[in-house]
Amino acid sequence: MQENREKEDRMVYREKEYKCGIDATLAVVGGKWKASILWHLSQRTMRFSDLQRQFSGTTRKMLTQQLRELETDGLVHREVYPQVPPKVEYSLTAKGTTIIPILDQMCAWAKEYLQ
Amino acid sequence: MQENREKEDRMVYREKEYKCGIDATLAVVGGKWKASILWHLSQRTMRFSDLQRQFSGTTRKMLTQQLRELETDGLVHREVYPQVPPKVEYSLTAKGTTIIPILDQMCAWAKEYLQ
DNA sequence: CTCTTATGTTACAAAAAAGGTACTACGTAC
DNA sequence: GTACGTAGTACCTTTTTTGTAACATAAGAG
Repeated sequence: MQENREKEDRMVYREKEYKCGIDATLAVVGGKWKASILWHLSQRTMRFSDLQRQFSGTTRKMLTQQLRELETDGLVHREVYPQVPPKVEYSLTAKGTTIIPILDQMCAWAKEYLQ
Repeated sequence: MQENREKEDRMVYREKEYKCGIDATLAVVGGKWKASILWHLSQRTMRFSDLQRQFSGTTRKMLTQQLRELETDGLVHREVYPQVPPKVEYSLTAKGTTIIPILDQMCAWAKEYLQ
């Protein structure tokens, strides 16, 4: 634990500089729907319409946008099936699965400490 | 791990509803400077001017704002010394220290997976 | 032809977050 | 009585994020 904090340990990711990796991680999962999307995809591959159903409070546009960013960051895989009407499936990449334990911890922390 | 995900497990915190605790946690530490502030305070108590020095890229106003929110959420303690010129010290509360391991993990994750 | 369906995109509007600058308070030292 | 120093607050602007509504596509069914 202590070894993470010896120095400032700033980092750069996608052209932006972050003070310590925490901010970089938050940049990746901090979008309004990203954490939930990752969490749902950790349970099963879903197609776009499945996600729309899960996130009935949002719009196609937001979902697409968040998914594209997650894809860009390499956490989510997007598989397009060449059919009409379209079929697109989203799933976690190996890298995407590595962040799930952290999300689980955040979930547990909220349950224990936020009321 | 699996037990966190049996149901939707939405939660309410400070009048807002979150899909699963992850979003609630992000609401608490997701501000632009909050994670860094917590991380610095986990190392030592600091007075306002110390924080200003650490976060030279921001303004008094932003710092105050973020600190107040952290205080409201019970993660940070604000101790005012009745002297002139003023002296105010910030430190983590017990609750505040409980989130540090998660921040450390985020830091480690970024180092390992983001480049 | 026209309608349906799934997965988008685009242009625009609204809301939220962050930033900038100036002003305050008040004991102390000069 | 004027300037100093810390820790703010008030007001306003800019930037970023989120939301809304309309349009796009193209195979297959009728």
